[in-house]
Amino acid sequence: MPRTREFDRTAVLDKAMHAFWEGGYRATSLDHLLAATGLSKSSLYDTFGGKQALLLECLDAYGRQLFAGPIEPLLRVDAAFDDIREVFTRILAHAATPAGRRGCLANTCIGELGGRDAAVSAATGAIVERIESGFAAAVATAQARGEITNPESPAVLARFLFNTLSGLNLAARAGASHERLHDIVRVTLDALAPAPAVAHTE
Amino acid sequence: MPRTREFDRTAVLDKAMHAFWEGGYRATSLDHLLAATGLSKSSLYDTFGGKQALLLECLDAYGRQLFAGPIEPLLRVDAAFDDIREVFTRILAHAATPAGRRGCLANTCIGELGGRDAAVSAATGAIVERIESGFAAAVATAQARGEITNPESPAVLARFLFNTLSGLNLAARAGASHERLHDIVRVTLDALAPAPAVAHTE
DNA sequence: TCGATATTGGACTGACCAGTCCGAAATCAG
DNA sequence: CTGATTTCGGACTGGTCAGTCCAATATCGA
Repeated sequence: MPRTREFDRTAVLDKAMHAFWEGGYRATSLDHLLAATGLSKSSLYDTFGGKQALLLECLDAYGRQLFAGPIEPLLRVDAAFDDIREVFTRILAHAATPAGRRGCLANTCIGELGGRDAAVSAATGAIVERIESGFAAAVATAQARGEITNPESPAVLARFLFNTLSGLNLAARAGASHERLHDIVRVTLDALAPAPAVAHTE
Repeated sequence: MPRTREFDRTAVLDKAMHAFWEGGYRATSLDHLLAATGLSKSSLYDTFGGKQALLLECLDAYGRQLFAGPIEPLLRVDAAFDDIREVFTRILAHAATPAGRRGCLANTCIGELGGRDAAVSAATGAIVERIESGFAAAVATAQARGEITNPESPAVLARFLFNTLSGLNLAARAGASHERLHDIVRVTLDALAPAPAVAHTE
């Protein structure tokens, strides 16, 4: 009976996500979102409720995209050091694309709305939590295998790894060179399994 | 002859800086700035030129404040490992204050305007550059003294240290616990001079 | 005291903002 | 073909935005 909807909800969500990703929350006006999605104002409001509600759905979609893309290696059973390394490799590869300059949507939202918007904080916090627990599991496995010799607990090293990731995303948004990003990743991964510094003397 | 100005320019700048620091650029409206500084609109425009120009002066003042406060240890002659550690100690101490939740003004500006505003990028880039070259000098000294055994170049380790700092500031803005921030710093500093992992066997 | 000069308060502008609303158009069961 | 039902286009609202402008005010050398 009803008129059929003229757009694909998930495709629209994806376009809106990229718009927020590029410009952040405030700087991405409804008019921008309408232009990016092709929706009319009433369709957008009927479908998503409003700008903030749309952002929340975009953050959710962003999280799902992360775990289907760069963070996917952490989901493998028995993920270990190679998978941690693979995550950073993928992050670096993405940062090298034109779109890589946008950094991380969640980070941008934290920086812009950090703590002021409870719903957004919850959404970004959920993403952070999932990534970090993935790191922690992989670290634990890698430690058990002796791939990671750093004796700090998996949770602590996961915080450290996630912190490096945050910094990388901000640096990418600032337009950092690939060399710079690579340097940071190299030192970070080295910190997990430092080469036995002084092997035989002293 | 002229009427005397009724406010202290540097005091006003300081208040404006804290307003931007708290809310970022866009979310801090001129009305907020007027309320924070006590100026009238015409005084603000006569004195600073406009909102963006005011932000640029605030970033400059922010940089000066950094080098008089938390980053000061890096300016000492022969700054070395202890001074690097002291910088992080000061950052952690500041993050523990109520105002610490604001993170870093420069980082927030990068996240919000990253790359889109050339003047702001130049201002934040100058701050980054100064901090990083301070780190690099201290790293070089510490390596020469044997305090830092990590063989990466001072420039590379400085990038790594600055990246940790960026992440910390974002985490602070997200409301991270002190324990979390301490963990990250501990692992970071350990990466510079890792304990000789396996001293005698294998 | 007085006038040249600069500061100040606040009204004003035009643009943009998120969000509401309703008539018109499209759909499809009957 | 018809009418109930939903989507869609776009006008509209009230509010806020950065920035302009000018008259009123305060200052201080002369």
